[in-house]
Amino acid sequence: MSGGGCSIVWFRRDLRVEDNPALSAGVRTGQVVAVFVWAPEEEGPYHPGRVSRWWLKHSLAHLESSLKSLGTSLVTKRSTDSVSSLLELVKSTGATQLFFNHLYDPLSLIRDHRAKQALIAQGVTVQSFNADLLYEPWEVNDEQGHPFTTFAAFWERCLSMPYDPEAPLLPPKKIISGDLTRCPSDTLVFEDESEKGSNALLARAWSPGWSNADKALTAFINGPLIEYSKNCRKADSATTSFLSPHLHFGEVSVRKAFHLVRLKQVSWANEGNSAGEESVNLFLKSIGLREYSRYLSFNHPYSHERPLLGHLKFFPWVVDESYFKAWRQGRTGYPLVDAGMRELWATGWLHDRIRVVVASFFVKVLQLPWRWGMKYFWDTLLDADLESDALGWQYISGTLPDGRELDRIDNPEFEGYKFDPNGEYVRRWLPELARLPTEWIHHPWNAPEYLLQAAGIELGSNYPLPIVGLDAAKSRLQEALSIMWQQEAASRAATENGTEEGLGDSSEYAPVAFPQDVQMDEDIEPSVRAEPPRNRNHLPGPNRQFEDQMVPSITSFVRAEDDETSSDVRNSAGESRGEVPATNMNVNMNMDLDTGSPGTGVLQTTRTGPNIPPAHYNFTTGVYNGAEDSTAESSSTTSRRERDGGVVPVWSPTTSAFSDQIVGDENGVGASSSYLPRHPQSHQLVNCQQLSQTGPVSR
DNA sequence: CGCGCTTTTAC
DNA sequence: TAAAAGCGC
Repeated sequence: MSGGGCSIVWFRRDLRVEDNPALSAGVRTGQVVAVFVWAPEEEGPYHPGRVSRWWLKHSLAHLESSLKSLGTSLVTKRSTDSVSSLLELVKSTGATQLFFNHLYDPLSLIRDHRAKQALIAQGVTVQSFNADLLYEPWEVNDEQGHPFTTFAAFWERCLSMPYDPEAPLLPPKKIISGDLTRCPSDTLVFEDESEKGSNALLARAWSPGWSNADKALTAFINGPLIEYSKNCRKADSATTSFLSPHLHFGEVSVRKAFHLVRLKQVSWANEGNSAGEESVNLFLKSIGLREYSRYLSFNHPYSHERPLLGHLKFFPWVVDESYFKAWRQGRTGYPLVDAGMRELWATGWLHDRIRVVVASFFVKVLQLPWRWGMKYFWDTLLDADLESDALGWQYISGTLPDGRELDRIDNPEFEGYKFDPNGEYVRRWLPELARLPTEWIHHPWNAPEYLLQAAGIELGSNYPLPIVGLDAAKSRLQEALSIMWQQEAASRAATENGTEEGLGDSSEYAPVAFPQDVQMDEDIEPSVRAEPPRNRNHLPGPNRQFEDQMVPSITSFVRAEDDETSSDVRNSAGESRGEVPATNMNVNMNMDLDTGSPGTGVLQTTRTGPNIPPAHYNFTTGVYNGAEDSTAESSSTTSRRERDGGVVPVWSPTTSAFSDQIVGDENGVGASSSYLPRHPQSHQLVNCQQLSQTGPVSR
C-alpha cells in the first residue's frame, strides 16, 4: 500500500500520536501531511460550546507540538465544509492517500462517507480505522447476528468476545513531513474576548493534550481506581477518573485504558483484593457505556434527537422557558439540583450521578423537552459528547428498552442525602445555604423559621422555594403520561388500520423545537459563526443577563413564536424542522417494542409519513457496495487486523424507499443479520472501482 | 443450608 | 418499580 505521493492524516477527535492507527498508517506509507479542519458550522446546532472549544484549542496546540518534535507540523484549516478543504489539500499537496479514524455521531457518519466518496473520486486511496472503541459497533452482535438493544447484554458480549481489542500502538518515532509550503495553515479562533475570562479558570483544573491525558490515566489507575466503587456514588468525590474530556477528544486511547485497567484487575485478583476488582468492573462498565453510546448512535443515528422508543413522541412537554431558565441557573429550590447546575455553570463539569439527578428533575419534575436539556449539556459540559449525552437523556426519558421508568419521579431531597449526606456538596455550590444544618440542607422548605433566620436564609428571596412541588409534579406527570399513552394507542390503531397515509405528518416524529435562538437563526449565514464576538453583538439586550451562563448559543433563548403549538409535538412539525441538524434526514428511528413477539425484545420502527423525504439507513460498512449488492465479501475468516482496517460505518442518505424496520432481516437495510454477511472484512482499501458501486441504494 | 425479609441499584 | 443481592434466622 504505498503510493507515490504523500498521505494526509486527517485528525478529528483522535488528538493523540500514541495508538493512533490513522497516523501510524500514514507514517508507514512515507510522507505525512497532518491536518485538522475546523468546520463548526457543519455540526448545526451541535457545534462545540465554549468549554469544548477551549479544550480543543489546547489539545490541538499540544498535538501540534508533539508533531513538531516528531518532524512535521499540524496544518489547520478553517472551513465551512471539511470535504472541500480536504479536496483542496489533496490538490496543494499532491497527496494520494487519506487516513482517518472513525467517528460514530450521526453528523460524522454522513460527512465521513461524503469525504470518502469525494476523495476516492479524485483517485485518492482512503482508509479509515477504529481508534475510538474496543470493538466496532458492527462487530458486536447477538447469536442471531442482531445488534443488542440492552446495555447489559451488549457489555457482556464485549467482555467475552472471541478476540481481544487491538493492542495499543506505540507512537511513531519519527514522521517524514510532506511538503507543506503550498498549504498554509489558517489561524483557528476558538474563543472570543468575552470568553477568555471564564476560560482562564478552566486551566486551573484541567490540562488538555494527549500526554496530559496519559498522565491522568496513569494517575487514576494507580490511585483513585481502587476506591472507585466506593466513591463513585458521592456527588463531590474527587475520585472519578476525570478522563471523559480526554476520551471525548481522543487524547487517550480507550483501548490503552482498557488494557491497563485489566492488568490492574489481574493483579488485584491475584492478591484477593475483591474491592479493587469490583472497582475495576465498575470502571470498565463506564467505559462500556461509552462504547454503548457509539453503538446506539451507529445503529440509531437519530438518537440525539428522537426517542428510541416511540411513545415519548406523544408526551405533552411543558414548554416553559422560565422553568428552563431556573434550572439552568440553579434556582429550582431543590438544593441538590441547584448545586449541580451551579457546578456545571461554573466548571463545565458534573459528576455522573448528579447529571442523572438534574436531568431526571428536568424531564420528570419540570417536564421540559428532553432535547433542551441535552442541548444545554452539550453547550456547557467540558466533555460534551453527542453519543454519550443522547444515551444519558434517553435513559432518563425512559426511551431505552432498559432505561429507567418515566413514571418514577426521583426525589431530589432523598437523593441529596444519598449522594451528599453531609451537605458538603450543596454548601460548596450554594453558599446561601451554607449555614443551614445538615438535617435541613436538602429540604430547606421544611426547616423551622428560626433556623432559616439564623442561617440567613429567606426562602423565596435569597433562595427559592421549590418551583414545582413534588406532589404536583407527580400528578402532572401521571396526567401527561396518560395523554401520551392515549395518543400512542390512537396512533397505533391508525397505523394498524392502514390509514397512516392519511395521517401523514402526525406519524412523523417532530421534536419540540429548541427555543428560538438568535444564533440558531444565524445558521442561515454560516460565516457569522466563525466570529463569536460579532455574534454576541447581535444578541438582543434583554436576554443578555449577566447572571446567565456565558455559553454561546444557549444564553440567548427567546420565547418560541407560539408556545401553544410547540407544546404539542404533533403540531410543531413545521417549526421544529428547521432546528434539527442541517443534514435534514428523516429516518424514523423510533424503536417500538414489538408486542407481537413477547419476550424477544425485537425492535421495530414505525413508519414515516409518506411526505417525508426518506433516508436510507445503510449499515453497509467499509466498502461502499449498495445494500443489495451481494457481491460484497462475506469472508468471516479474515484476521483481526484486516477487520479493523477497511471498515467504515456508513450512514448514507439516499432517495430510496424507507425501510419499515431497523431490526428486520428482509430488506437488507436493517442493522441485522443482513449486514453481517455483507461485512466486507477483507477490504483494506477503498478505491475508485469500488466507488462505482456506491450510488444511492434503491430497493 | 434454604427461606423470606430488607436493601440496593439500575444506562 | 422490580430484579438482584445481601442477610438474619
